[in-house]
Amino acid sequence: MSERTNSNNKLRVTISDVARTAGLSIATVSRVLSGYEFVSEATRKRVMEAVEQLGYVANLPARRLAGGRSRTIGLLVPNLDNGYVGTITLGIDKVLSRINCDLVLYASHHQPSKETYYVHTIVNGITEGLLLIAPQYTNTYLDMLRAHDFPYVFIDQSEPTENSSIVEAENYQGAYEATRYLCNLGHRRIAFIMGALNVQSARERLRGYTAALIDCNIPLQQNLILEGNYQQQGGYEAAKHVLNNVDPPPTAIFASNDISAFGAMDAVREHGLSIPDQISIIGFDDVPQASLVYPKLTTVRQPLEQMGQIAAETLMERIKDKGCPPQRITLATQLILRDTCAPCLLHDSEGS
Amino acid sequence: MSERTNSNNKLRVTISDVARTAGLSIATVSRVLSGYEFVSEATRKRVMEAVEQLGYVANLPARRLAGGRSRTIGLLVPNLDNGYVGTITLGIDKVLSRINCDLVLYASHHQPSKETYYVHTIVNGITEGLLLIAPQYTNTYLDMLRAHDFPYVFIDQSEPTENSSIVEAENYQGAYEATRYLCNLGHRRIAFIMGALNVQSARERLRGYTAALIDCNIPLQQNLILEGNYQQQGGYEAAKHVLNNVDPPPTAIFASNDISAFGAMDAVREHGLSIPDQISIIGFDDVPQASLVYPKLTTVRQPLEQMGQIAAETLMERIKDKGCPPQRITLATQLILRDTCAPCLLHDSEGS
DNA sequence: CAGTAGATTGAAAGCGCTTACAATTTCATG
DNA sequence: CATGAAATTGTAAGCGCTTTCAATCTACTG
Repeated sequence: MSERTNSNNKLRVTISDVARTAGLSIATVSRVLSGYEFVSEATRKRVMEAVEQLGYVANLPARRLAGGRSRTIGLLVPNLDNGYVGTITLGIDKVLSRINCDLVLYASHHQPSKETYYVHTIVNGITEGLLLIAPQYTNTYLDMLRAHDFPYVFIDQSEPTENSSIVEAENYQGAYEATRYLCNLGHRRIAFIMGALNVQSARERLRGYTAALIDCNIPLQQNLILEGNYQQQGGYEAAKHVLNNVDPPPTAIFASNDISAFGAMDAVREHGLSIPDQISIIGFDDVPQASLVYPKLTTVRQPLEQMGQIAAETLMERIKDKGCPPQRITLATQLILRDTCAPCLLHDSEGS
Repeated sequence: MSERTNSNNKLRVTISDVARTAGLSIATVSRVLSGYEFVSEATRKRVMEAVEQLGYVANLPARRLAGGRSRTIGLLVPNLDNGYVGTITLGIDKVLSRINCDLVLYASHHQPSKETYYVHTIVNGITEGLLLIAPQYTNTYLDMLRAHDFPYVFIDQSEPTENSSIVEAENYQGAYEATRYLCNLGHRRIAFIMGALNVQSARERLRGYTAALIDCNIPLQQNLILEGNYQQQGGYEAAKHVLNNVDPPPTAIFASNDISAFGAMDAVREHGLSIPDQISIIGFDDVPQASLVYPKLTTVRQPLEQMGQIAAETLMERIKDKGCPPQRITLATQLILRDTCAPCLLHDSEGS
């Protein structure tokens, strides 16, 4: 009973409507719209006019199904509530919107099963490629990704096989410099709040910390190396613990990321110590809040927005040329001096 | 020359692979997978086993194209870099992941053309519905949305025709209470930093402020009502301006949102005034940073996460039953007392 | 002017899925 | 045991697009 819907269904303008209006075949219209070269200028113009007139917008699922480009990429993030992901996303979004692509967001909320499941659905979705921010369980899907030849780029995570494209910052170097900075201020008892150690960056930062200490001839003190998880609560608990249980207490705390540092600042204040006079604090990342808290947080800047940008660009390249060899891009970090660090007043020659 | 790809193309497991493995028709498999009722238990089991065994994941574009559900909704946000959107998104994400839906993110970055363009593409995309956070140019696409019968829900924005589903907070009431709170602390010269006035919430908050002042018998002072834009910079400039140019200066500042309040705090500190002893500050929203800044910001809490949650649920209802009448859901705000407000020390009987 | 390479366009076959519609099976009833 | 309704499954027609292949057209060349 139902007629061919095209004729009287006003709700959806399809490519064949455009074709009819322009007096051309849908094949030609498709070619114009997907930027095929061998179309005459006159034809192109006719098509564009029809598109304009009808307000045609391509149907993405159809396009994607037919093997065309969906101009959509996926972004897998661990969470959304802190500025870290937001700032990276800003960079991604900038390039995507410049080249007219969409973003599908997947938040794993740190659940392994979700991360794995998402990646599987992503490969079967509209998405042409995938950006992963600090993924934690890559081994559960890396093979599949590669088997499908599905383009992806890691942000702030690497994996042992070194066979993926990665955008990251100089975690080791940044941590090293931060630690040395504290040493140069005279600090000898510098606590370190670790990040989530299943993340590469966290391990690198720990390495940087220990290396700097060694280079400064400061013996490593295990009870100053504290567990953390890159979360505010973890930073809070770590700082609280070290303040209550280690004697003499540290004169400085280096937190693996800003979010932990904020937690540490809370704990320090709760403990009645003033920042930076009685204890120095330094973070890592330079999320937007870092310059918003009071006192403003001294930290190691990762060029987050830039990382997002470069990752997006790298992914687009990989989408265009799946063969191009994976590359690791490491961006420089930068020590940002603000108000949470001060020279150490205690002049003690340190014992273990 | 090319064979039916199914047989030897390992890259993609399709529904027909599942059908073959299960020894059923693809129609039956489809029915099982899309939750159709009239399938025997045995069949369902056979299908699920095949799915499991093959690691099948439905191809979203195909499903969507064929008229099925894509289980994907769109989210249009003005920006990403502050906790406001992030927190709402958290709520959205919670319900979406519970019911197994995906999120496509569109950031307009406050550009009218982008907002309009996105909504148009969204309607032709994989998305089944759309959530809009504080949209600003609804008139450019509202008719189209309705003509397509495309489900959508506004978050924190209303529109004149009252014909859309909206989730919002009690902006008027919240602003009223915040202002009264300051009055009760003895403040008489309360500056107000406005939000972006093309957003409904900003107008409501202004209304609340003036109403409270009137109810407290405090004459409105135009030079204490300052332009703002919901951004930190705007708050900073507004506060700086009022501090430099209005005499006597205000003893309290009510910023239309927390982000502006942070800017105001900066300006105040730069001006050499201490918070809250010399000047009180109050914000609106209670974004995560509010309890992170120092001193912790007294503010009016919008239940952001809950708003996201409810909006997502409302949208899902509308997707299921497009006929259901639009509803406006207004959630209560709550005054959160923290550390940026104090009694007014000056005892002056106010003139204009 | 026939012949040909190259440019441009059209016809038609899917992409993987949903869903009328039709066919088959099941099973309680008469 | 025939019968019909209900339950279950299969067949096949698209959804709107890209792309291969073939057809047509154009402009030269000899």
